Amino acid sequence: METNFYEQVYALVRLIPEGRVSSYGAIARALGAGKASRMVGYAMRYAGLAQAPVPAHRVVNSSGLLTGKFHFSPPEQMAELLAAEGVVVENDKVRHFKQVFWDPLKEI
DNA sequence: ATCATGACCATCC
DNA sequence: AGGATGGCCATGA
Repeated sequence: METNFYEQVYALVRLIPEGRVSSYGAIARALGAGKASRMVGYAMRYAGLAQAPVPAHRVVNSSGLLTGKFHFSPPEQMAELLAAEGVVVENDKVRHFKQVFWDPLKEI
């Protein structure tokens, strides 16, 4: 079962529109735990176990790097999914990161 | 309560 | 550019 913290993370991640991405740190801050960015990634690991679908591929690190791509199967799926949504990924990182970046604090 | 873990972040070298 | 270090915090054993 998911804890409240994870629920918040999942809920926020699901709010990320297509063609947009967000960062662990931004999500953490949006939840009020700005320094718990690691927990966001931790939660993402459980995302696959979540009942509702979680677009974890839309979550990257502060540099737009696909840090968690190795958790997908296969790893390249992350970039593929992003590319399918119009997000340009090059060398495991998001191009025009600032443009496609979706800030929960700003949107919510 | 303590220890170890981690899909991070910032900084230093 | 790339590796190492410390910090921060939730989760589970």
